[in-house]
Amino acid sequence: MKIGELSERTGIPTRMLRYYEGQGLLSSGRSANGYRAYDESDVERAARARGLVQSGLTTRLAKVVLDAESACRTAAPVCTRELAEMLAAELAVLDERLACLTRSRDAVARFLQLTEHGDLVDAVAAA
Amino acid sequence: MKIGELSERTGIPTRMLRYYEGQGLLSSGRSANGYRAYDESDVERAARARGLVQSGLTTRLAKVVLDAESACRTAAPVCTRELAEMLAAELAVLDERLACLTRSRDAVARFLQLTEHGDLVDAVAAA
DNA sequence: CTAAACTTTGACATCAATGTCAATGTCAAC
DNA sequence: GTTGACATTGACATTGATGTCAAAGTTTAG
Repeated sequence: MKIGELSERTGIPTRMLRYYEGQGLLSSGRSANGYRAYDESDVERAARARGLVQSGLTTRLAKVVLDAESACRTAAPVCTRELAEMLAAELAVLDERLACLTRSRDAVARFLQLTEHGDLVDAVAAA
Repeated sequence: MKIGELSERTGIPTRMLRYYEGQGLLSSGRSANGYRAYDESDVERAARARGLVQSGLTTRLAKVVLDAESACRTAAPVCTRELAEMLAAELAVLDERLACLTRSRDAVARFLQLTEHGDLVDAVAAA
């Protein structure tokens, strides 16, 4: 698929898809005419890249995480101690973020319940 | 306490503490000399503000969330339907972020296990 | 064949978060 | 009371993520 379709399916502006590619988060084949060519799996990867960046990771760190994710699906992934330490540091960052967001999420939900707007919480949960 | 001490205790640069205050995320009393005066509870609030901003919320949204958190501790918090809907939207965003980060967190941890660096995962978990 | 819609690259603009610096005032220690 | 550490405000710079626009080639619909 071409970049426009990927953009539509992921909701990510083409500008960002190209930018992420420049940052090494995404890659793409090229058709004979020079157009970027994506396949189904790129939809997933692009969406995850976007999610990580929107969650406050820099593109550089998002790349490291995404690469680990894909390597995960490889048989017998290889990883130097140095990279492993870098990832462990990332892991700590992610855990911190998760703790912070979880806490806020729960507080917001609790607040809505307290103020008799619990129906909205249910609506979000249902989505 | 003065801003320098708050900065040391939270690890947040004084520049940012002032900036967050300007954005309404934090507030401070003032001593007779004009210096900002903080109390213990500000340490917590500042740290949470920082966490939210680093988790990708804009200062404006972080303020909304933090305000809901504090209101939560109030007896009989009040909330218009409009604010509630705004918070519900925020809740959805937080849930998305959480899902994304959780997935990456697990993938990174799994990758470290797969590559025989599970000890690093344990080290992070212990911290 | 032509016009509209898409793609490419690259330049330039914007916005939020953050760093850095300067001029000035305050405070604590010697 | 002078000096050094810390505070205040305000200006300016930087960086990363985005938006926007332009010039040029490509594709597709009519």
